[in-house]
Amino acid sequence: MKKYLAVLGKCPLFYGIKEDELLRMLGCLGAKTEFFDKKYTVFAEGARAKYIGIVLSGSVQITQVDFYGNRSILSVIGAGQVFAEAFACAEVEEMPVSVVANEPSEIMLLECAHVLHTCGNHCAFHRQLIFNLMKDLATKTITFHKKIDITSKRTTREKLMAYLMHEAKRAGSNSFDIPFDRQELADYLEVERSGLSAEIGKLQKEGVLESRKKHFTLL
Amino acid sequence: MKKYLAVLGKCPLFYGIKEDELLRMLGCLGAKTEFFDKKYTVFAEGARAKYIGIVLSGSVQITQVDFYGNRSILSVIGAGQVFAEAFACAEVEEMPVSVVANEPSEIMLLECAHVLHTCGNHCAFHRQLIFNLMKDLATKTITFHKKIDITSKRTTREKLMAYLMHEAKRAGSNSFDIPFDRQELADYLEVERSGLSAEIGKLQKEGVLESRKKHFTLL
DNA sequence: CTCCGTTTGTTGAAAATTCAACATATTTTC
DNA sequence: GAAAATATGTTGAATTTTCAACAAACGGAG
Repeated sequence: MKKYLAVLGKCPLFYGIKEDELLRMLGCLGAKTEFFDKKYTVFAEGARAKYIGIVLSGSVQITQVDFYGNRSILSVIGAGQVFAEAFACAEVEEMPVSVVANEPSEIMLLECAHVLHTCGNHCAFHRQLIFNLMKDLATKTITFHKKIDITSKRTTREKLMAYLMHEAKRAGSNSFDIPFDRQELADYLEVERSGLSAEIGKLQKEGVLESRKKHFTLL
Repeated sequence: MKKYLAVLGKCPLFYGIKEDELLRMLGCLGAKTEFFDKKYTVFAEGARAKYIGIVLSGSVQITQVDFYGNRSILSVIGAGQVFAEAFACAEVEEMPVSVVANEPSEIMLLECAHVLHTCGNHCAFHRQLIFNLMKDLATKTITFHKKIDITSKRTTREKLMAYLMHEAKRAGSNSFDIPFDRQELADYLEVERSGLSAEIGKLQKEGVLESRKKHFTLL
């Protein structure tokens, strides 16, 4: 587990926990790691939510596919970030989403039951862990507010611009990369890919933005 | 504070905390209560997130209004439920939403800083409080998943049906009341009120459902 | 009971999205 | 480096939503 310390140190779940304690905790938490190639499923919709996931390298997408095959991307989780924690903590029977590797990714899984209920050892740190988990969940909720803020707009153009503004703000620059290709961006914004492409074209002609693949610049 | 014990006992935030302890805690948490008439603002968008709110009676709506005046309703919070906890826990500078009383409502406000950081007394219960808050946040995240599941549908009809299915499931019956009037339902589903009315009319003609005001029956 | 304000339903025209199909880039693979 | 596979852009027709305006139904207040 030692080789993962650099990433885990940046994981908000382990904030304030020293490396040697962290290593011992991972044992108690039933930590195991798995490798997933691009497009492979980490958790399938409908599965029991038993594990809290941490991305050690690569990234995963949280997706939902409806009855007619429309995919909706809820979020992208990068290295050092946590996923599926809400379902695990809320102890839901069936996950309403799938988690799919976005690229070759190493994933750490923690036994949720071990995270929620202290095992008798290391209790001081366990307390910190719970506190961190709470903060993480609060942050996640805000991520969803952001997504709803974007997708509640009524037109493709407004959704796109709202999204790009958020990304520019996050990047701290009007020039930035997004983690989506066109189809994925459409699935995140909940619009048609073709309409999205057309809108990006128009906005470029109008001089509002420039884009080449995943790189965007707001003008 | 005694008169609120019945509601607070049902509040997930205080699960597992005895009444006498609860009363003492409320002091430490800086609890105060306020009354809001229908349509009055509890928290305004842009305000600093200092308080965790609890609905003692009545209900509140979490809403967002965009640049062009389109209102989006994120959720409705009823008696015994908690709101604004995510912003308080994540310590955001500006609330991205407003909280508005849906009917005459009594609201309890807790100082967030007192909830997050133990004050020296009652630590055993404070720990339980943090744990409860974590569970609550996990549940909230799932509520947002539900909303995204609904609003990611592409047509008014699909959004409406997805919403009604969820409500029927929650009610455990195909006949149930919803907490929205037509305009509010439209703002929750992120669609036009007139289009929504038309769609409800069509679905009734088709024999898919019956509705009178806030009461719906799926056939 | 009647008046008045609010909510809900209805309509038609304008605007936007979806859908399917294809052209063109771009990337991957061998 | 060529072929195959994937991603992106483009188009027009059909569908759907939005918008504005008005009619009808409903609910209180007096």
